[in-house]
Amino acid sequence: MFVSTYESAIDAKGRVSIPAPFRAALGGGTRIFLWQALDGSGCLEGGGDALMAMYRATLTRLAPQSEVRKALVNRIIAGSADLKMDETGRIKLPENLCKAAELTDRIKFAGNMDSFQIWNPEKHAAFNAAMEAAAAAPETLEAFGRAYSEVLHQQGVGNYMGPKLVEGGEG
Amino acid sequence: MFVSTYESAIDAKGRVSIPAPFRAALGGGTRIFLWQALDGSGCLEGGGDALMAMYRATLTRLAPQSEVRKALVNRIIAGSADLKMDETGRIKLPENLCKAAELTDRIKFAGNMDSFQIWNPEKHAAFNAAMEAAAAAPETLEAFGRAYSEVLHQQGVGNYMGPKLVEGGEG
DNA sequence: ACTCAACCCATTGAGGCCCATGCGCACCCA
DNA sequence: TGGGTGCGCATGGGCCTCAATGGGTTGAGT
Repeated sequence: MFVSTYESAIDAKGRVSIPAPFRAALGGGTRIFLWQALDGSGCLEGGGDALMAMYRATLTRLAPQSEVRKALVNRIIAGSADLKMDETGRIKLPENLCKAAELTDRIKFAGNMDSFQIWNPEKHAAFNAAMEAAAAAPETLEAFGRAYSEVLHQQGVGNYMGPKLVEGGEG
Repeated sequence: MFVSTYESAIDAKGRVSIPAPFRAALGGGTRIFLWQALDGSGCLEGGGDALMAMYRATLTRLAPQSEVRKALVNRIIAGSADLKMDETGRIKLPENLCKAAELTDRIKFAGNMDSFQIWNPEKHAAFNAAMEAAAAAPETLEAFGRAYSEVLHQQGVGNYMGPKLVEGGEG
């Protein structure tokens, strides 16, 4: 799972080092997919083979000629850059994606569970501020608490024995 | 799987280089099929032996004398150009398909999972813009999220263990 | 004989691969 | 607990390979 946030620099050749913990989350794979976040937040989203395979399975579940599927395939499949890490864990960011996400010299890698995000640092700070406020809202806290309880019950019906789920495959 | 988008040029002899990652997705085969997209989007659609075999199997499942089957056979089977890549990975685009898709000097190859598309660059830009708007719509994002959850549950019922699927065959 | 197309060779430019370096963090030992 | 040392990670740079494109030649068909 992709957890935590790291900062990295774009070098003169347009390369960035993937943070080592994220490389570990990729499970040794060297293929990286990058695309623009669907929600218009202006960041990039990325993942490895496993995530793309999941997305393929997901997209295949949608009605073949539906607008929804065509839009998602366009954004995620056609819109992805298909990159390969070098020996030192770096990728070359494509021009168009850098421009779209306003990435210049320094960037932020933010964990997003199955995927990670790449942010312009200023936009990321603004996003953080907004999310901090949203997270503190009572309905957010309540929704979280309720969902957590459901997971607990699903695991050991009523008998809470501490967290049990473990990290499985890779990302 | 055909992922990402690449630009290529038509040379004086009417040839275009298939992007190297797409050649890899073809699994070493040198036979390429090209036809006009069924949905009227004005692009061409293409694939290799494996895709055509899939289509053959698909069409065979349809009632033999049905209008549906006849229409699809006409468009996909009769309507396809059967091309062969040269040693450097180029194909010669047939006149009629170039005219139908308004392909002149530069073209776009867009990944479409099991197949790829060939676009006039301007039309592709317009299509992208429309798809970007459609993808950002709340109902699209929700449909995607729901389908993704289903895939997750299908894998490890409720117990999230991280992405697990792996890339299978070719396109 | 002429035309068209397929096959082959050449060039160049970008991208991938590899080596080198320096810094910071963590661990170890005193 | 503090200082020293070593390894891992981030970064810079050079080289070499491969992909994209242009052009030429040969063979077959008309």
